[in-house]
Amino acid sequence: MPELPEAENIVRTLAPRITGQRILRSEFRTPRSRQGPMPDLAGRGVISVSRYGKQVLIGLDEGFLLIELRMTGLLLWREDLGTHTRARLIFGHGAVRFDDIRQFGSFRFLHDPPDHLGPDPLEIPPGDFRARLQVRQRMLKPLLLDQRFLRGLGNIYVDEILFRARIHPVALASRLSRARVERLHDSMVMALAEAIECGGSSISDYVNADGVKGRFQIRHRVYGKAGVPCRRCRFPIRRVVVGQRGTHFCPHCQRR
DNA sequence: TGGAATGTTCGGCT
DNA sequence: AAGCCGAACATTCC
Repeated sequence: MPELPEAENIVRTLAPRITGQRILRSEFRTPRSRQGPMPDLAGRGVISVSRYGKQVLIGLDEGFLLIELRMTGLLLWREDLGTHTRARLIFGHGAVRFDDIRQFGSFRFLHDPPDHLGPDPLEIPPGDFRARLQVRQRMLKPLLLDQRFLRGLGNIYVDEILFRARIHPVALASRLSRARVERLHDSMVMALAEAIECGGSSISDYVNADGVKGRFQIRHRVYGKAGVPCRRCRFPIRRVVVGQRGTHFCPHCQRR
């Protein structure tokens, strides 16, 4: 489920619960919930909780836990177990529960902070963004979804950002005008900031660590809105497939 | 019943 | 090399 705004809200709700606390015990209830070697976490202290792209990074007094939520992963602060609880971190005053219906997500232990993905969309300066776009002979949509290009964007927000920037999803990255790149950067920062403030998008069952849903879905302009009149020009929103992902856009406002 | 779903990776092809 | 495509992962929902 989670993309950058959802991961950010999970981090913001989880951080005050566990920062400075000590893990008493961990449970990995399915083999898939852990990837690679996982040392004993019992007794390790939590130094920090942050976001790495759309992933959640827990800094320990020794090493890091990088949690990939993928399609259906959630982190919840609650002590009981659910049908799809795949792992738990148990503290003296409560527990972090990793629920993941499809089991695509996992925990990984790292000795050093991650650095394998591209820049954060909220931090990249417009000039750097333009320089990175200019050298890529790729369609914008798959490029923006590529976590090595930018870390944090997913299918919902790429569609919403391209609509706000009025740029076609299959536009070639290297051929965007300076004005369009600026519009794209502005739209990206503004849409993500607004989505974070709204608590993210809950389209099926996303909730933050306190179990609270997001409200940005009511501000979606194109995602999941095939056939609905564009709010800018009233032309029906179209759904196509680009790079194997459902892609929503306004054919009138977003010209090639 | 088949298809699609907020994601990523891998192998093969051009 | 870079980019594209299909398949795979597992489950639920319509």
